[in-house]
Amino acid sequence: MRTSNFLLATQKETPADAEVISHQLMLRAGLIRKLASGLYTWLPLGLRVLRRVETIVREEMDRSGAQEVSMPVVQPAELWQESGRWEQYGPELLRIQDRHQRDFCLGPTHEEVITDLVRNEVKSYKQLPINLYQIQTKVRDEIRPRFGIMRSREFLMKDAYSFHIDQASLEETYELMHRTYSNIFTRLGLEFRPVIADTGSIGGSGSHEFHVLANSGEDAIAFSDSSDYAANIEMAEALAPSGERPAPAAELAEVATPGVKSIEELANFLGVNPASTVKTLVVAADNDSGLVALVLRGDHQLNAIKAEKLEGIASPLQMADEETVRRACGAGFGSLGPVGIAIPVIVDRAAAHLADFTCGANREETHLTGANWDRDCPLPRVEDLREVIEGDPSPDGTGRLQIKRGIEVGHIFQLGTKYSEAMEARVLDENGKNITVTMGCYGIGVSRIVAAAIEQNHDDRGIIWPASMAPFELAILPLNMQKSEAVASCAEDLYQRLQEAGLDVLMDDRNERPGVKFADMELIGIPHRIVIGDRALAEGNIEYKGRRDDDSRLVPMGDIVEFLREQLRP
RNA sequence: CGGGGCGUAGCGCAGUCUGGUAGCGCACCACACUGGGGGUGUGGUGGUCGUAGGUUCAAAUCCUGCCGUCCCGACCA
Repeated sequence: MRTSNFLLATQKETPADAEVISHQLMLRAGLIRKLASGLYTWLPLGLRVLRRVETIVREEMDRSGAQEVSMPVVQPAELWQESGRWEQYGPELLRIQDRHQRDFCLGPTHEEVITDLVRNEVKSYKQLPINLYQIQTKVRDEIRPRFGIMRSREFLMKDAYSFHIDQASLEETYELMHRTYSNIFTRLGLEFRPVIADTGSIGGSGSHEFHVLANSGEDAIAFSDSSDYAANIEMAEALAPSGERPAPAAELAEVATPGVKSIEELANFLGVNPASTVKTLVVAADNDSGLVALVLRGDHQLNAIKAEKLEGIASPLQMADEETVRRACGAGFGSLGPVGIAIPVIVDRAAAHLADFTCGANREETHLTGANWDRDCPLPRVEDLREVIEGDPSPDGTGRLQIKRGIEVGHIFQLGTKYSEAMEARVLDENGKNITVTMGCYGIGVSRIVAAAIEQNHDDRGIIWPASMAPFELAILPLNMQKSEAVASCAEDLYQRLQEAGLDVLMDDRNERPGVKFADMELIGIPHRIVIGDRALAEGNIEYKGRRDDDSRLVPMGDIVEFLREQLRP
């Protein structure tokens, strides 16, 4: 391809409404253009990248034995009513009517359609397991689209659905997909982690998210510094401290703490470490009117997801309001504590391990010091309530936890029978008995990968594409070719020969000054470039530079094709 | 849905307070110079100032409604 024939839509200035670096660079490099909020046109350069990602995903899915299908974006309401999601899904489901006023939606996902297909086509256990996938545009009417292509209303997704006669078969395919995803992200050249995820409202027994590590990621993930363990931070278990709880050493004492509300104020006021205090939060119980007190170490944060999963606690988690608390406990938010409290208490593992701690006295503006479990109040029910923090021991027993941010680019689920049950997808087993099929689903955000790759691979000059997804492998920059016959003929000759050698080449034959060409090719992130200029050419040399290299090097004209072949296809 | 910001040329912005002929930089076109890191000069193209209404002799500017868009939050996956 020649730049003179290519829509190279680069921009010098950063668009004002782009917040994250990938969004800025995608606009500046001319990969995408916004049509409306959350809706983007892919320009030729961007589409090349998208297609390369898609190709790798397709190849690896095919290799796993999955079969590609293509389902409609427009889906009839009846299917969604059958699964119950027409009501459940909410306004994110973009609904439309056709000319006969029949209800349809634009598919945010395709469980209903695929389940309908399989219940009609698959009748026998002999046809299972089967794994069907597509790479297709999804529509979600996001409340707030943001970060460009990262969270848009229309996006390209690979979604696969597997069907099984039993759980064992599902788990087999689930493991296969786990490996396939790892292969895909490895081939794409991205730094990623499979993390244990919350199964959320979908339920089911197993779920992993695949995250590309990047500072701008929307999710926090915790992983061990010396094993494979990684989990969404909501899911990471906080282990109980090891060893015995220290014996009480201090006397229980009451202190007046006027105006002290937060743990920070308490620690300053009494000159104690927040880690030797406890905080007490009050939430709604799972019966109508009850309350439950949750006790955590002062320096720890409550993990709402863990809490609401516990028996006895309302889900979703509901914090009690201060008036209710005051009536039930005798004091407001800043002065609560486990000693003598009138409502059921659940204590976090770490807080349960404290001795001589400081806590609220359940009397306004009063705290207790030197409090101890079993002596001053019974040790209540102990559970894992807190958010893990960096340095905590890894739940798998190996190493310590680090916390980084990640961008979710893949998600695999063991769905179970949620959809097959509702939509009556059954097959006959070997005994001629009807069995409801068990399902798995496996998604990859293809367009989001493009943004995630940029978040992870860029510098102040622009994008640095991993070789696997670059729009072109090599840029040829002939300098002053409109004036120099030697440069022009050498460039044309090399352009021919490199194409014949099977390389995907972009030749910048525009009548632009060198600085413009350098800047553009760096901005759009072509991994390799050669410069053809009178200076080096006089010595019979071509200049080569990798996008990440600091300096260029000279390669004799006669060796250049072979040299490039080695550089690009090691 | 709540709070906040912004809508003036393709992009980035000034002008709005204090009403009086629509402006700058980049980009684009032409020509000349220049030719190894977004170069220089000259001349040009391009805007019903988001939209509807109101006030006024006169509105980008003042008033009201609406729309769009971005950020924060809530919500959701």
